Amino acid sequence: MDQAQQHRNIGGRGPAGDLPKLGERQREILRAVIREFIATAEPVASGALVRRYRLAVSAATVRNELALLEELGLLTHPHTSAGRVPTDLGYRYFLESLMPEAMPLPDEQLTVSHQFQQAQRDTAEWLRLAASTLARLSAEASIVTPPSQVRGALKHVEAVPIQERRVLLVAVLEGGAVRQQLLELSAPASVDELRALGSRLTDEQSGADSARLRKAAAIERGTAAEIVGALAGILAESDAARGRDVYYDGIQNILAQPEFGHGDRIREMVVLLEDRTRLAELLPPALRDGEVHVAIGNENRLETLRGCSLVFGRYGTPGGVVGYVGVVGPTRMDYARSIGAVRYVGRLMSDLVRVVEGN
Amino acid sequence: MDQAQQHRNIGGRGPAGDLPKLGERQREILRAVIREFIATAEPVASGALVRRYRLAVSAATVRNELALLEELGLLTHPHTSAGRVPTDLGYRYFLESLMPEAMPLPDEQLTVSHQFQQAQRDTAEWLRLAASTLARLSAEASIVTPPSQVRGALKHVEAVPIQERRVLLVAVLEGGAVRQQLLELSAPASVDELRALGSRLTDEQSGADSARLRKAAAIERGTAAEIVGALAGILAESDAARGRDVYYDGIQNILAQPEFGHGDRIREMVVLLEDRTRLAELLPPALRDGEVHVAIGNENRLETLRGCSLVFGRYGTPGGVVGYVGVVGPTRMDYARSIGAVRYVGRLMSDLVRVVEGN
DNA sequence: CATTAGCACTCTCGCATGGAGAGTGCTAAA
DNA sequence: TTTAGCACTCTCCATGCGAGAGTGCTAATG
Repeated sequence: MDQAQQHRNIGGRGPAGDLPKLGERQREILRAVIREFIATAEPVASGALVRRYRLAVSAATVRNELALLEELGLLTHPHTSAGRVPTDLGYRYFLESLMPEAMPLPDEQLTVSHQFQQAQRDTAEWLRLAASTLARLSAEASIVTPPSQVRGALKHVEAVPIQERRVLLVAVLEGGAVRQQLLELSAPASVDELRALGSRLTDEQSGADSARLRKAAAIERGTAAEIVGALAGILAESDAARGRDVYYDGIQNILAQPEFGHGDRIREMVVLLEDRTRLAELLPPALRDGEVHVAIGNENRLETLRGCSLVFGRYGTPGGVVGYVGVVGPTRMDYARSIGAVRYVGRLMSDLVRVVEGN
Repeated sequence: MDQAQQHRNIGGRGPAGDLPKLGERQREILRAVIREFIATAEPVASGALVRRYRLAVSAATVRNELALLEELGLLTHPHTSAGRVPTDLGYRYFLESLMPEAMPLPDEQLTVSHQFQQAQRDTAEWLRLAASTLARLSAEASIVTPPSQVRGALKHVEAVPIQERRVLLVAVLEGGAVRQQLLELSAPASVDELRALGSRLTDEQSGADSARLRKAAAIERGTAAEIVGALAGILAESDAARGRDVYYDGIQNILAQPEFGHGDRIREMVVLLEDRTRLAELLPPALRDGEVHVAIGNENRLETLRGCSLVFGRYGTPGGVVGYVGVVGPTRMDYARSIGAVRYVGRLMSDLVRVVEGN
């Protein structure tokens, strides 16, 4: 992927135009500082830069440049006699114009796609797998939301008898999601009756949404009315559940980072991840499929996320289902790796839902 | 629940017979020490005990008794001039003969059972709810495993057409679990054909296990053979999945505890919880339904769990499905509360699976 | 004029020091 | 058997100090 394309694909609050203009050597030094800081989590000293990055100038010159980069707001100092640390703006600059994107390695990709092929049995299983894969590839904490229809529609109905008056209602939705609900009928129903009813409803109500089912329930009589009513409930619930249902994995990855060395910080983060409704709020507002959005440090509104960055992508099919995959980590994360991982897993998820949708 | 019953229901490594005999005052003091330590996490001083528990003796007398309890192995000292801390044995004694069991409060129970009634739509949803409820009730981290048939058997089959040669196979298992798998057929199949096939297989193979389906697949021809083969795979996979599939919640609860103040300790714990296969190993070996097992501190073999206790219960139906619910926390946990919560949620889960099984 | 060597200055970190406070263990008296 | 009294021990915290790392500035250099 060339740099121009990369620009279009990485969204952010500050447009690239706001970024200061830098000379080649300044760019080189900034890149080195950020690389080094990402690797070590320690403020970067001028001497270390010259030594480790084989710069052709002396430490004093580097110090002058560092002071300049600091004046531009790209770096800071924790205190007078400490090395430099990137600011949010520094990371942004890095992201926009210094960073090579890194897709997962080919053999890594092979393993992953193999795993995904194995696991085609269940949406929930996909999501868990996607979360754990993304966590491993990015080495950060991952977040994955289920694919959800913009407006859920019914595809197939089945009523499985459990007991005389108790049936397990299984509804397959447009997009391949399977919902089940236990239903207590007011009158007994035979196996054949239920089977016939399933067939008829599948034929008649295929493509129906919650509202249409609600209407149909008013017209139907007896057992059929109860079942259609329950279906309407399932679809409504399914619409409502969007956003509450979030999968995460890899908390351990970010807990290993020194910025979470302090207990309180860790706890805040875990609380955030375990609170699924708050988690859903983090999702980026408007995002096209395949685009990757990065929110660095204070670009996130949430107080808990100071010092953290989010990398998010959207997956789905045009006009069909939509879901999100993303990672959370310290601002000092390996953006190249994270963005590559998010893009890759997002693509896998898009492929999966496309297959289920039958396009 | 009276004390005798309680004894029978709380399993543990060390049988009650091994516990030392104590006088009434010693029991009172031991109970006070443990209560206090559970509440404060600080070593308990003789003076504080007299003051806060209105003991009728002086601090010096309490000190003598404390020294005795220490000799019996029920308490320790972090260092010469510190207060007393319970040992694993001390907690065990407390559990066996000093502790009143605490079920969740009635209005708490009402809220919970209401939530469970609402959520009857999906096994995965139950499990998440059970985990989150248990975490809240116990104020510890919770672990819940899905109900799994000792040997999975088919109950109902459905083939939902997605595309010309692509079908979504939905299998309802004995016990109410729903499994789905996407299947690519080698030849196109019509909607009616698939529907008829689903009906026939439901009739013929109801109650079949993975092995019987494997045999049937060899006899069937064409599309039917492919579908039956896939079903056999689903059941085999479903058997294999037992133990890998674990839900947890409430990590934040135990992270708030001072024993996890240090970053490393937290990380170890999160790693353990996120690693589902290792988590499954914690399950107690043999346990009857309704019985609650407590493993205190070093009674757990796992190194990560030094300083932690597990409270586990088993739920299910006699001869039917089996699952586990449990909590993990520091040895200094509120055992009364945890045991009550585990027992209560276990009972709820048993009720749920009983309903789905249709007993 | 950009670059660099040299050097003073600043700030952190680790370590030792030294009470203050809390709590025990022991002894002797009630 | 219980208790008051007291010496002793250990932690905890604040303080101070020296070493080390790294910067910022100045003046010299190509």
